[in-house]
Amino acid sequence: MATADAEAERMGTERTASGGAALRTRVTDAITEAAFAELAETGYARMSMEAVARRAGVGKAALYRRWSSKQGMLVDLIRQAVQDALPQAPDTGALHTDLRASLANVRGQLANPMVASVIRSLLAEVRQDGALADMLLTVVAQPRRAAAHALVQAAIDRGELPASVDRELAADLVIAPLGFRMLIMNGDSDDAYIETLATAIEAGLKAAAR
Amino acid sequence: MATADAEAERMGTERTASGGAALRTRVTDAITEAAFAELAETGYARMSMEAVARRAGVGKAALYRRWSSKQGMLVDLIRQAVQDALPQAPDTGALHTDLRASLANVRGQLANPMVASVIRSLLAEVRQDGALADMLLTVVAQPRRAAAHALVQAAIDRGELPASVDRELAADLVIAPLGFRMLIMNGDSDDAYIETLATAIEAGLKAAAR
Amino acid sequence: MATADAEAERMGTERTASGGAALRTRVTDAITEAAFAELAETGYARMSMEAVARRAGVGKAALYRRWSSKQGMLVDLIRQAVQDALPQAPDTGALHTDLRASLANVRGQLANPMVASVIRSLLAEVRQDGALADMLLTVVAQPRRAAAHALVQAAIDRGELPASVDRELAADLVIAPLGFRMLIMNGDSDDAYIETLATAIEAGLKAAAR
Amino acid sequence: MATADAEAERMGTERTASGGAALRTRVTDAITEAAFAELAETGYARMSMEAVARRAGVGKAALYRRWSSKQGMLVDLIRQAVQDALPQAPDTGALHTDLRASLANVRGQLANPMVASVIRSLLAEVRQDGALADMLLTVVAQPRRAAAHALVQAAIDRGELPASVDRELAADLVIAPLGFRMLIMNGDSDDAYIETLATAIEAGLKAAAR
DNA sequence: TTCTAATCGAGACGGTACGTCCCGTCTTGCC
DNA sequence: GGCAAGACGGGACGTACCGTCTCGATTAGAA
Repeated sequence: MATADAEAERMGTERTASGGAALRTRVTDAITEAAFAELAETGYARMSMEAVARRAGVGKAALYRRWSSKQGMLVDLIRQAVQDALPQAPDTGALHTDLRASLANVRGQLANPMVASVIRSLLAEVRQDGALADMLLTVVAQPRRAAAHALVQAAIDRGELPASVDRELAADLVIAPLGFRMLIMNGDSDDAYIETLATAIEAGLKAAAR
Repeated sequence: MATADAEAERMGTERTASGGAALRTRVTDAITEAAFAELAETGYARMSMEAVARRAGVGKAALYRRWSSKQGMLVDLIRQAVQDALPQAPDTGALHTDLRASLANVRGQLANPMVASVIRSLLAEVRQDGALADMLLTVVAQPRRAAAHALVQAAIDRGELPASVDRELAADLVIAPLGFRMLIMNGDSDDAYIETLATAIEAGLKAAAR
Repeated sequence: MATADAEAERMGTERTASGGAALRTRVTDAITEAAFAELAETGYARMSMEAVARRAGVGKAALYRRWSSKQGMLVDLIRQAVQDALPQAPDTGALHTDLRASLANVRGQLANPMVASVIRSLLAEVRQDGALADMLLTVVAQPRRAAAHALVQAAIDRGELPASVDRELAADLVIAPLGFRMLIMNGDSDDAYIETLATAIEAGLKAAAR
Repeated sequence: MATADAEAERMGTERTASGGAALRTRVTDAITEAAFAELAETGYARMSMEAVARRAGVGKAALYRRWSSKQGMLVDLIRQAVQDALPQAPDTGALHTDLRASLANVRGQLANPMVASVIRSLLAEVRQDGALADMLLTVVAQPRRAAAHALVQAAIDRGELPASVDRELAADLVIAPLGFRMLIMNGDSDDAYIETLATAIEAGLKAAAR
């Protein structure tokens, strides 16, 4: 929808319609910034489109011209936020350090309070909205699972893991304990926890592969 | 709040106020049933107190006489729902089978769609409401962590795990991968997954304890 | 719709539903007063429901609980205003003085700036809304035409006018020149004008009857 | 404002600016036509500038380049409409037939539904806008009153009316009953009504002059 | 003919008001 | 006092227009 086209953005607009008017990047930026700020202050449920518009110095219609609903806007914003921080598959040369790097990467992204807030909020909507669920899976979860898969593959190639290892399990173990702890338990996860977790995951993967 | 006093309940009322009338159990039950039904149909965010009252054939005031807010009601309801299904520490005589039983227990509770819906919904509010966070931790998370701790202690007593094992890690590993998968990824978790997970956790705990 | 039932009004409410809640007279009164005030200040087209609600210290919903739209509200209010000032057929014993009294009565009602404002405003809507047109004719115009008819009949009974006189013409002549002058030309109409008009109408009726 | 300059119109443009472009007659015509059509369909209050622009296949700016507001446009359009049908003072040689001709002329103009619609709509605005009121009086009412005055003067010159006759009364009687009937009562006015009215006015003027 | 400036269609912009929905509270009359 | 019904003040929703502004693409008068 409002995923800015890079070419257009250089021209200060986002869409090019022959003879028509284009959404203005400055306005989109102001809205985006205001939305993230409101989100950080009040959370998804309490956030109002009117407050975002007011904060951005923008009419409500400018929001609805870009997104068809409050939820649509948040979905798009979180998509941008997580895409801007795409996880790179770490390649440190050893499974253990790869795991540690991956866990640190997940932690780093979830430590952003706005990302955490929006993800938590969207979880509540997933059941009601298949499109939202798909987006979350595709844009948020898949790249992270892919990174986990790559990490496992590299370990197999190095001979650290047998080829029979369960790749899905690997993805779950890299994301879930940390995610659960940070998003749900509101718990902290220091370097020691990550180190312990990396050790456990490594052993778990090897054991489950047999 | 409205946590029904057992004594009063046997008398058909819930609270006893000197000289006044008591909240009627029939009304409370009708509300509870209606609330769970609405919850299952529309989810937390879209659920309205007015719809609950209408469905229960009850005035809105009857709801607010029992709970001080929509969120308060849901918190209380989910508390009841999870307390009705308190996890017993499994004692099968072996760590692996204990883990398998615990994972199955977690799966069983999260398989209830209303429980899943409310939990997901409440996650969104956790950041804004410390009391809610506390309740969720105390009533929902702690008993489950306690069960995981007991399971680990039994394994230590049997000599299956060294005494140095990380109990917190154990709790995380029992709850998180399954919870993440079911609540967030909307994924399924069949017996094979649980078996694999149990194997991985067992190995992970042993490795991390060293 | 909100035409207050006298019985209920004495009880402070307007509608009585078994077991239900009734619209409160105090609120209705506050809205009515605020609406007339806004009307007088800004006119129909520029008047906003939000301003009325604000001025009345009332939620917008309170307005829409009583009337289904801005226009519906105004129609109802003007109906009340003109019904509260129903014209009595004058009976002074002579056609000329009856005419003079009738003209003065019309002038008195149109001199109310809120009545004048609302009538002018509603005229603009008449074409688009048959129900509104009907209401205006039935509630506003008919009683006034009936008064004119009675006046003519009395004159016939007294022998001042022949039985063949055109009653419709009489009604037009009593209402139209004054109404046009006051509503449309924004002109004033002093006693001398009324006297002249009464003389002209009397002669006109006699001439047209022949 | 945008009252087309006849000279420029012959050249296909309306205004001449040094070095620049002029408002194009084709565009103005398309707007005018679309505006009257929208007016006829939806009335003044419900008519939107956006709908006019869309219907005319024109940008909104083209409208606002010509008129400064919706009301300004309508005022201008109705001015054109009534000026295109300027009343000529009838001169049939007798007061009665002059009156009959004048009444028929008024009827003819008010029978145009767009004219009737716009006049009704503008009445609602008169109180709020002095300039509009002035325009309506000057452009719409004055020529008609002037025609009535001329008619009366001719009758005086012929000796049909005494010099003391009230000219204002004459104008009121020629315009008001018909206008009221047609604009406000939505009533019809056939030839018989006009004949009766002419008779009554003639007698009324003579009586009131004494 | 070439330059150049205002007009053009399209529609985004900041606003205001619409009529709707729901929150949590209050009011009424019955039990 | 609880209860059913639902009105209350409040606030956000998403929509429709207002009158203005911004594009790039004509278009026509002046050079």
